[in-house]
Amino acid sequence: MLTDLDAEGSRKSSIRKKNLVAALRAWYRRNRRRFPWRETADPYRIWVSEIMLQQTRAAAVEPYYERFLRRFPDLQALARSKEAELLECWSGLGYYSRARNLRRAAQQVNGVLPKTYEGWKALPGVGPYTAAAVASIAFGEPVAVLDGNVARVMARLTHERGDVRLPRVREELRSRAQALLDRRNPGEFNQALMELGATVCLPRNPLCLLCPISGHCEAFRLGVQNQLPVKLGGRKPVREQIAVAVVERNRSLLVRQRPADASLMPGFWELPQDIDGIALGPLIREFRHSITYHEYTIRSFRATLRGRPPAGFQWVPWAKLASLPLTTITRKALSHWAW
DNA sequence: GAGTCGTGGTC
DNA sequence: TGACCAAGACT
Repeated sequence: MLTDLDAEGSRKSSIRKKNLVAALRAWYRRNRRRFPWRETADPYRIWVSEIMLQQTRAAAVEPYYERFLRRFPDLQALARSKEAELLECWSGLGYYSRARNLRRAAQQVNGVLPKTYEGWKALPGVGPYTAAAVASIAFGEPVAVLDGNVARVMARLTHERGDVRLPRVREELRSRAQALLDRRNPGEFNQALMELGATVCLPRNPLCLLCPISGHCEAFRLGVQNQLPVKLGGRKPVREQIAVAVVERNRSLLVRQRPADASLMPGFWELPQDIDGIALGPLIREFRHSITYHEYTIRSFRATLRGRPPAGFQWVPWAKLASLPLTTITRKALSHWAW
C-alpha cells in the first residue's frame, strides 16, 4: 500500500519534472540572448568565457572576450603568452587573478584540456561552478551548475528559506538542480536555468508572468517571490581618501609597477600616492572609485618631483602608457588629462 | 567559515 | 544615491 503510494507519487513527480524541463527548454530556445560563446563548441573558448563570466555581466564580458580571442586564439597561444600582455588585455575587467590562473592552467595542461568535471576542477581558477559549466556545455557531462542565478531560481522554485550564502544551503540547491537536470541536454539545461535567472527570475521584481515554469514555482504559488532568496549579512562600505600625483616631465609621467606579490592588482602600473619628495600642486579633479567594499575618494594633483624618482618609480612616455596594464584609478585619473 | 579580490549596471 | 550584485575562486 505504502509502496503503491510512493510509486504513484514518484510517477507524478517524474511527469512534473518532464513538463518543467520541456517548458524551460522551449523557452530558452526561443528567448536566449546571442553571445559569441554560445556560437562555439570549442572547449578552449567555452573555458575562457566561463572564467570571464565569473562575477561579471555578459554585456561587460563580450568586448573583452572577442579581443582576448583575437590575441590568444588557442590554448598554445595562451600558454606562450607573457603575463604582462595578458594583464593588458584583461585590464578593466577586474578580478585579475582569473587571468593569471587562466594562463597558469594553460601551461599546466600540456596542450590537452581536461574532458571531465574532475579534470577541470583540478585546474587553477576552476571551482565547482566553472568545472560543471565547461564539463556540461563543452562535453555533455550531466552535472548541474550552481551560480547566483541558479541559486535564486532554485530557492524560489523550491521555496528555500535558508541563507543562500551558506555552503550547506548552496549544496542543497545544487542537489535539487542536479535532480532536475535534463541528462540528455545538460549544457543547454544549465544555460537555460542561468538565462532564466538573468532575464526573468530577477533579484528584485521577478517577471513571473513571463516565466515558463511559474506553474512549478512554490514561491510564486505562495506569493513570496520577492522575499526570496534569503541573503543575510552585508558589509558596510569603508570610505577612504587617496591623493594621486600627476608628475610630468619631457612628455613622460612618473609611474610605478605594483609589486608582483601585491594582493591587490599585482603587476599593474599606477601613479604615485603620497610619496616623500613629491610636491603636490593644484588640484586637477576629484572622483570616486569603489573596490569591493572600499569607497575611495581620489584627488589628482599636478605635482613636481625634487631630484630622482623615488624607489620603484620611473618615467614612462605617454605614448607607452596606453599599452601597459594600468590600475583603473590611474586610468580614471588620466582620462581627463590633456594627452 | 569568513575575508578578499574589480568593475559597472541597475533600481 | 546608495545598496545590491553579477555564469566564483582562493586562502
